[in-house]
Amino acid sequence: MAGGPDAYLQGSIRMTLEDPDLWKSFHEIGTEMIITKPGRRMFPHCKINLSGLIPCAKYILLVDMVPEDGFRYKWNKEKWEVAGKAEPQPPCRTYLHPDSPAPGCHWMKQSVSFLKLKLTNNTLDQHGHIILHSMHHYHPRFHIIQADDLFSVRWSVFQTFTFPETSFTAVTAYQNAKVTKLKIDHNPFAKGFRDEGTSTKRRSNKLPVCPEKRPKQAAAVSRDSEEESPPDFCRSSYDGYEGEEMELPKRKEAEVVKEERYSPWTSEREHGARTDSPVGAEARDLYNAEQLVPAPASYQPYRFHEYGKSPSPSSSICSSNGGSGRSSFESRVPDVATVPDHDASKSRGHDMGVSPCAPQPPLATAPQDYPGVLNMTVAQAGKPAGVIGHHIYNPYGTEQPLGQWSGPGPAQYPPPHHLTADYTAQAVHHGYHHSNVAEWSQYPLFSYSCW
DNA sequence: TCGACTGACACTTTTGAACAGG
DNA sequence: ACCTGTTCAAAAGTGTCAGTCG
Repeated sequence: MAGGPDAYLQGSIRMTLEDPDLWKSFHEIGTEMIITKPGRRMFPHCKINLSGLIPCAKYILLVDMVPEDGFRYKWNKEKWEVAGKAEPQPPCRTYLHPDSPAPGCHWMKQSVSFLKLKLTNNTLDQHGHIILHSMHHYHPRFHIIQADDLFSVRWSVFQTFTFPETSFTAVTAYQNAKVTKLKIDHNPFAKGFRDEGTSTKRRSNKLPVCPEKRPKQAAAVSRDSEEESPPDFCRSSYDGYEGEEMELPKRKEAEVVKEERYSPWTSEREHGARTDSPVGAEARDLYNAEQLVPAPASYQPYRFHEYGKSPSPSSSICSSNGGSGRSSFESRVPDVATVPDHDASKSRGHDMGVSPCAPQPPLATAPQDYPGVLNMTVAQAGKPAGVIGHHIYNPYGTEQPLGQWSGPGPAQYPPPHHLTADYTAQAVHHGYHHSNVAEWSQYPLFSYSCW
């Protein structure tokens, strides 16, 4: 963050995912996220670190959910199988971080949490939760937009990041018992379902308990969160409440988790086991590359670039750190969850002292029924007349407009970018720099009409 | 018949109001 | 009149499970 203005060139923005080990452990077995009518939080929830922002420039942070492919899945014999074509895309909503807009120093001060982001399967949802289809694969996409307020977003630079390990399957009930166990082990709210927990009624048959584990139980309750349950994950997500440093157990846990290599997804893809899937061998490569926001041929001129190719200082840091970069970063960044609601800025100010760049009251001016969410569907209508729709991503093809994100199917993806094994801690990054109105108007993130 | 979905339930954490004490 | 810390209840977030629905 040091240096003069030159240090803040476009493309130097760096985003890293908090709790990459936790995400990875879920990803390895195939992350599932419960979706309910009233809305369900994600677990793990999206939490990121940002650097390379201009401290005093204001930014808006958005998250949306992108379908991984055009298929519906079913859980069959311990693995996900394609069960047909995806259902029509529900209204595409984007979650706006409640602190938005806030200066760069605010975003960089500590990790940014999307704890309160909720997923729903209710297409008529009035609360502004992100609407997903059950039994479909998705991954979250993070957008950082330099804009003084929500109304100037349209004319602003925005950059998009995705993390391969954050992909998940939306479900109404857990399918993979391993996922359930992992959630129970790591989510404080689910403590009651842990083997060592106090509940005697629950968890009777689905997840058989290791016999050798039982004798430990009496003494294990207090140690639960330190050994059995990964201190790393719970702590980093909730360390505001638990607040101890447990460096050693952290690493230990991470190593243990890594041993379980293949997820139901990756195993199929890497071993070609999914013979019933219409996603062929190319999709395996695509899977790695699909974490990118696709840059179709028509989009290439728009200064698409990745960190791996960018000579920015942050990219060199990233490459030297690789997947473990997060660990070193963690020591520098206070692991304080930023509560994404209206109290967040309050509490932060209290905790860290009031910054001269304190965040503005979130969305005070946003004419929105529910803070934090943008409905992208409406946005299409607000597109300037005569504008050539720019294609970002739409696995369903052009017949199913994905709001303003509509675009061609995977066939027009750029050549796959093979991500290395330690890709996880670093976001795949896409910078869209719209230097003038015309250029930007061809690639709107959303229009006023959606607010 | 089967799989996806729903809602009630028990359990947990979080939050904020009320209160006491300095 | 403040500030701080404690207590407590309500709210909210979990997975489970039985039942419903298509």
